[in-house]
Amino acid sequence: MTEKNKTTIYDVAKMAGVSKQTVSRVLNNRQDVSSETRTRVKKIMDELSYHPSAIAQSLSRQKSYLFGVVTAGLRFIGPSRTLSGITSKAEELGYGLLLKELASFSSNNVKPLLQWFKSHQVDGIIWAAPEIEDNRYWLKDLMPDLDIPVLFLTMEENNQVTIVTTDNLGGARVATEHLIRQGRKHIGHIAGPLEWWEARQRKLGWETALKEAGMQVSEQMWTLGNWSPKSGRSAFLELLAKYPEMDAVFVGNDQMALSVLLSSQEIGKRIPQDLSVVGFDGIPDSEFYCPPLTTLYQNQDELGRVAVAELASQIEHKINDNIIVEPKYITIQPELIIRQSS
Amino acid sequence: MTEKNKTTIYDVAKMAGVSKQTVSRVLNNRQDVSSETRTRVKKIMDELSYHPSAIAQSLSRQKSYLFGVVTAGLRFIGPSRTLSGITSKAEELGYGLLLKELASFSSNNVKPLLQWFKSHQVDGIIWAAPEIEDNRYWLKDLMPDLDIPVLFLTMEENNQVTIVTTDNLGGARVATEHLIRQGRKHIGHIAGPLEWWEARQRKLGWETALKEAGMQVSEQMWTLGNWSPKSGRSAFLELLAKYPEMDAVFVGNDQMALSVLLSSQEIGKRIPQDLSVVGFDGIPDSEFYCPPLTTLYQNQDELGRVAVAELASQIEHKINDNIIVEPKYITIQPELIIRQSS
DNA sequence: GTGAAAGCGCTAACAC
DNA sequence: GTGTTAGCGCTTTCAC
Repeated sequence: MTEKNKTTIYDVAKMAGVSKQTVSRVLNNRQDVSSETRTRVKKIMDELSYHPSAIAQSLSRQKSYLFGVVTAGLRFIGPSRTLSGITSKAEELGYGLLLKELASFSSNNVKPLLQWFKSHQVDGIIWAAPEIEDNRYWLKDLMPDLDIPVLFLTMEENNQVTIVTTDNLGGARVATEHLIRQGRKHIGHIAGPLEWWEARQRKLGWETALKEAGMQVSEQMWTLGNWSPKSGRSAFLELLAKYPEMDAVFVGNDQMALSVLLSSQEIGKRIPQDLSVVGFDGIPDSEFYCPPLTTLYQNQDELGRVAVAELASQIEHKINDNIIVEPKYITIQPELIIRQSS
Repeated sequence: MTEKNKTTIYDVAKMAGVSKQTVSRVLNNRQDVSSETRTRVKKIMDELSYHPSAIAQSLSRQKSYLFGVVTAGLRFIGPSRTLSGITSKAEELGYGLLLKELASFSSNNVKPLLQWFKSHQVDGIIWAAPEIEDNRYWLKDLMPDLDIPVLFLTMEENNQVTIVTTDNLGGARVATEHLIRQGRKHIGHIAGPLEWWEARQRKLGWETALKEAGMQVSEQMWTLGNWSPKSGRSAFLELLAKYPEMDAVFVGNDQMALSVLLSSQEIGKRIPQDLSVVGFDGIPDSEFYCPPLTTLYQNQDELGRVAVAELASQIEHKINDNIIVEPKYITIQPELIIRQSS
């Protein structure tokens, strides 16, 4: 860390009067080094403040201790929480992260991206961008050729790859059942954009709960938003117009729910007396909406952590036992947080 | 991308009947290759679906086209927006990102972190974690030894390093002046934790504006929060108790302002009639608070983009002209967004 | 226990 | 224009 020409393993070897290999052995904590040689070499390393070149090690070992991470929409709170979980767990396990953010959610050319990761020798890839439209089309085309383990977040079960996801459908059911238990008879839904798998799942969970309770589901009972607060407002007004008897609404995410609360107040609907509202996500602010929002908290940090742990474990297995782990489908249950909006 | 044993430059050379160097030349778009050789080699590359190993290139070139990024608090919206700006600009400029998130804001052992980046041959480092307490202590100790350009975000001017930051002081002044112009006479402040440089700057901006307007500033006129909505509530109640005549408040960030709005409503203070409120950050939700919040929008995405652009430019200069660029202090002005809370 | 030689996949410097 | 020879900094045989 001092000289311009950084010290290499060779410098250490020369100073210690041993060969590079011996230094390498010390570096990797091999047992076949006499303890006196080891201490001497270590001392020299300290003196020279020597640190091995990770890049040379990667090239030589054909292993980088790096994961590739693909994310999208970092400007939103969800993806960044997931990324936070990924970074913390990776740090714990001694892996570094090579990060790429997709310019748009509907990723088109994934091939160069995978190639880039591959050329950097990443040990595994975490695909943390949401499933939208057909942006998983490449899975069956490109995956077979790619000899790097890939783990996906937030997508439909698929027997080819390991997936870690929040149980969106289950969560939506819990939300809707909660409203039903409260005695609500006309429960509407504001969905996220249905190109998103998550939005479809949440809508499906709402439908399922209603049907199981013997209640009708019809087109007039739901509308479409695009996750944003602004869209929540118009979606809500539209929904209210076509479903005036609505006395409760399950909203696809907290941000849209926020403007449902606001809009209700404007038009004189009291919450929760006239209208019960439940959101999804459990973003921190939701506790401070007026009124505080009942919502399904999804632990995205944990999502990221589980993903990294699982990927690391698969890689260890592959190296140590040469076992290729079967694809898994791991779901994380969101948690209903009941507040004053319901 | 097909065979298990990936194809190397050597395979291409053999098939094309040329030497590795020629292939390398084609790879790097050198001019000293006959166009027929070039096309032939390119064709072979395609057929073999050959892609160079970035890691081998890095080792050989002593340049990785990678930036190290240090962030903290990704679970908050601010840092992740900045990161988003960083990723998008890096992508544009052809740089990859090696990401590390500090476990806590008050980073302690930065030395191993810098060492890790260095061992991965990053071309530059962007330090995007906020300045808190003395967590810049290492700057003068470690920087001289580190022969990698480092660019800092969000910190006090310093003639040793390049810094890109939002003008927190200026923004706070603008906010306060806005309240003064509205005829408010008793303008309080809820500060963020003063270990944070940003919090201190915002408080200073508030003080400066008041003094310039010939108004008094005293201890009873401000309190402390910790950025969170929860803390905003108690800080607000405390402040109101010791400064009952307060008719306006500049709040250190939007999240705390959110619960100021809520708490005011609870105690029957009308906004903006009885109390004007201005926040800082301009998070998307602030438009949908009740009432919508006047705030200073800081473009954190742009912050990240500027940082990457500047760092890349410094590196280019260093390589091409061997000029070491003078440290710069680049500030980005936040923008006052006037809404109904003031 | 330790060292010599070869190799990871590529580029730089120099020859022809 | 193109090939040869040395590396980049480390690990992995395989001797001794």
